[in-house]
Amino acid sequence: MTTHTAPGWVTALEQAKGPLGRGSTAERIADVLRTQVTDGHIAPGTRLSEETVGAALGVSRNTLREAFRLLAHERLLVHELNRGVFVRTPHPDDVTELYRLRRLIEGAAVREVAGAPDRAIDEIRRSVEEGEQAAAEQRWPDVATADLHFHRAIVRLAGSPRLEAFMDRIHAELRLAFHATGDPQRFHAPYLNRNRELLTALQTRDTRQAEIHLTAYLDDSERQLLRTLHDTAHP
Amino acid sequence: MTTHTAPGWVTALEQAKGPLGRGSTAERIADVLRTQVTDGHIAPGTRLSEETVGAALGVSRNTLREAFRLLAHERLLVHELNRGVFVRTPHPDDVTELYRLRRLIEGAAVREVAGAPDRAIDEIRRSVEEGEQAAAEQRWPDVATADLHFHRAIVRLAGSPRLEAFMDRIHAELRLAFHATGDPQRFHAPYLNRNRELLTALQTRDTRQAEIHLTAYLDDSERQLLRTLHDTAHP
DNA sequence: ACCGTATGGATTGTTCAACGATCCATCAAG
DNA sequence: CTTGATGGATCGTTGAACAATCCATACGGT
Repeated sequence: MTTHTAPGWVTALEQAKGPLGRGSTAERIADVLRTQVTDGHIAPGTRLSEETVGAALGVSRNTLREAFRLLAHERLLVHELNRGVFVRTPHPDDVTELYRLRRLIEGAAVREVAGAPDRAIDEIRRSVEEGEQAAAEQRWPDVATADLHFHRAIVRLAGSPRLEAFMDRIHAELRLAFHATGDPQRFHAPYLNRNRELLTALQTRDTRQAEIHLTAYLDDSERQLLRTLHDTAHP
Repeated sequence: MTTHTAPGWVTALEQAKGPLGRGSTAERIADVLRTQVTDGHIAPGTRLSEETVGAALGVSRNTLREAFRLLAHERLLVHELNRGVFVRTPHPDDVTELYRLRRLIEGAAVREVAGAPDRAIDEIRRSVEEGEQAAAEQRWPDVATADLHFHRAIVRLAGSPRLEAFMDRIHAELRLAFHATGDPQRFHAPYLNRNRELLTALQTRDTRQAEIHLTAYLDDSERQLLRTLHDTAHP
């Protein structure tokens, strides 16, 4: 008879099949729209006509509406009854709340570094090097995404996939605010040194020092974003 | 000429109209299904046929699918491609993560009590009294919802509507796990005293003591839930 | 000019019917 | 016992249709 408990390679397959099982059409459409919005190719405030977008992407209205629901639930789009969906225009109050959330959650995640596996720290280190490399070659968009990866890896210290997904949405919403300013790409460059310092603090498990660097980063970033947002609003 | 900056009563109207502006049919259907699921009237694992449910609620399949997307995104339902939607069956690993999240976030929220307005503390007090009253009258379901309100009010200390919405979903998912056990209602009754103690700690702004009571509550609750869940799985 | 109303076009909200794709249970063959 | 084929049920997606709603415009009274 065969073994009754599943052999190791079976569970390995189960984990690998995740990305394989492609989503439905609505989810793939949602993926397309999400990257278009978070990359700033569709400006905040833009109205997404069901007919126009549906024709452009080659899907029916019903399917497109499912995708819209997805993205509206992620707060990237706002759904106004009988008026349609629009790319969200972030309000300064939203920015304030987003940073309050980051302070709360990324701060709590940093405090969990004691029980985190080395693999998690390595991931943070890799994102820092990724950013430094991109900056050395003046690839500013890549610097921005590396910064995203950096904070994503920090959240991962908490060890909760649900929290990761939640913070992914928070970070995506924040990118919307960046794009509402003029030049979103150079935004992240000044913080490369701070990320490196935060990394070394984490590597030595110096929770106190790590929290100091983190809140300093978040405070400065919030101040700069709010100021730029205010300037572009009153030109 | 009229004032160019909006008078106070205008913004008051804007806030009040929230509940008035009824949602779409899909959202109302989602509300119905959500309460049915979180109240345990539809058991975990149940398959929700588009045709059957659509006929029962009097909406078309397309509209129903929009509601399903909503609830699947809230993790109350699981959407399997070409198989349909099912009421989520919580796994013990999920329970572990849910409690890890509660420790992390409710703990961080408690730490914010210093900067919280008195109104926030009052809301917590009210939920405690609500639970004590319900328990005195043996209304156990109301005890459970009061406990929910209690923790909801704690999360509100953090001052982030997005975090509140997130934790609402976490708590809803947890109710699913409660319903997977036999008697979900008496679950919350033993913790009334602890809630009262946690409240007094918060009222005196004793952060340290509040955290102790909170983690004690969460640890015990998690242990009890996991044990009961394990027992019912192997009867 | 100012205000309320009516009118019409455009877009969304919702339903319905249809067809292909996929899953699942069943059964037959090896 | 495994493999492969068959058929039914359900989902995935589309296209069309109609009602409901919003918006801009024009009209008429003051």
